[in-house]
Amino acid sequence: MNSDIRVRFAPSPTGYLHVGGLRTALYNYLFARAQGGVFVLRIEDTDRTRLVEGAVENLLRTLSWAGLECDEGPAQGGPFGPYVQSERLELYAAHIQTLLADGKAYRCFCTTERLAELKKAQAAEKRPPMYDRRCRTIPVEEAERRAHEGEACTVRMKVPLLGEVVFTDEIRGEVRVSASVIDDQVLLKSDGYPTYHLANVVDDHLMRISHVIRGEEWLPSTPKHLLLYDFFGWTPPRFAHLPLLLNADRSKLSKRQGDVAVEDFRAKGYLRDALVNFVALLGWNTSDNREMFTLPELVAAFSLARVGKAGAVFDHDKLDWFNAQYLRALPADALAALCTPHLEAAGVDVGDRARTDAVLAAVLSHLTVPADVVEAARIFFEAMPLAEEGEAREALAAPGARVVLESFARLAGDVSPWTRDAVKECIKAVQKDAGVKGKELFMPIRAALTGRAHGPELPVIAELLGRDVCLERILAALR
RNA sequence: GGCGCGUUCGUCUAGCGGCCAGGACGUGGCCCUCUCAAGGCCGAAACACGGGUUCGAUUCCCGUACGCGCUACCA
Repeated sequence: MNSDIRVRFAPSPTGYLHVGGLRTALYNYLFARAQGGVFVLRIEDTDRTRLVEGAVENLLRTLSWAGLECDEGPAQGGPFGPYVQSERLELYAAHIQTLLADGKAYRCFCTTERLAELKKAQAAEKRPPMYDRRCRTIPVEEAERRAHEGEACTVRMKVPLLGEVVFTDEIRGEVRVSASVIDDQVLLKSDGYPTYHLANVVDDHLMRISHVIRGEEWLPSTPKHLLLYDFFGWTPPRFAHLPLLLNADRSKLSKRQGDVAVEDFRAKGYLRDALVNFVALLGWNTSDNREMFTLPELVAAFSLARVGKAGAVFDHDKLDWFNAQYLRALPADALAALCTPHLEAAGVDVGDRARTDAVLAAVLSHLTVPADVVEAARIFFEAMPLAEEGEAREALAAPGARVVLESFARLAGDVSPWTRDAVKECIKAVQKDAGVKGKELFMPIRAALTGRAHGPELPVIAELLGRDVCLERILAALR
């Protein structure tokens, strides 16, 4: 165990886990495990206007479902807790005092209204929207007096007017930003809560985070964070900014363009191994064409060096393919555990476990998610209306259909036991008897038995249905 | 508008100066086959553009274009 390596996943509790968040969490987890380091979960709930009831619990549950167990976090605690930012307010306040005392930050009394006007004016003049630093020159004594008298204020960082911030991103290499374009960012809001910028720096330092692995949307604010580390006299962690996950139109992956919540995929029946495997490959690969990985295999193979730079479109088709692959690799009992609830919900009696397993095996290649089993397996549990599919109706209306069915009904009586092989033989006998083969032979029987023109192999269907049901449906079709 | 990041098949990607530019999803065809699905085989499909550097650029450098992100008392 290399406890010097410490990473964190720091989501804000919005109510659900975004798949982009899942990937960020996954890479952090993989990096930590691969390095023998520590994976920390920290809740960033400093925006009290966006509190969502039960969000943290849901986040914990979803992360755990995905198999991403953390070493330190709100559930299990740890040596650097608490791990929820709203419980760390005194810490931020103390650090703000330090900054204020050192002249690295200043109180700002500008109202939201003035700020809005300023922004509007700047936009009208096509000037970059930055705080004009009006309060930066207020004498400290005056500022303190006004604050103590109860005047609402925020605290802003005093960004150097000159110079440049340069750092090396683990994924992108050297990034340089001129200090002149860095805003005097608010660090402490007027409600006493810190902004992300302050809280994340203070916490990452206090929690001894060695590598900050986060989404690329944070790249532009990293210089501010670096400045803060400098203000505090701290050694900053290393940064790795992950490429974004994209919608099909290449904009940042968002709701309104399909599911983005891990919970949604879970609810739809996507297997966690399939989702994790798929998401892991969005921005990372092993250069050897391999793409099937279990979580432990990902840990063994992962390295930050092989994370790409460009955004990756979330391709639902490929996710479906992964899920189908994982579904087919499942042992029979696991498959049954996943599928039978859907069958039961659809009113199917799954009491005969052996038969249910056989049905599942017969339709497995038609499934993308477990819920598909209901539609795929209906023919085994209920008589389908013969007119449902035009193709099936045509097969029954074909010239030789009647002869085939009558022959089948007659010969089926001699079949014993009623197994798929025996049925196969029986169909051969019908072929001879009725004098038709191929499509003309199979389709009428298939249509009569299932009401459909498509499905698993006919002998398999017949075996699963049992002789009585088969005869029943054949007779019904003849009427 | 400013700043930053990015750019190989439709999509995910391999490639780290010399390759017929490889794989996967999707897609087209064929095979298997009573049908569909699965599976197997085959195919179409990409280096954004322009300059350099070099004997030689997908690869290195610089521009341009395009895309995306950020630009809140949200994270």
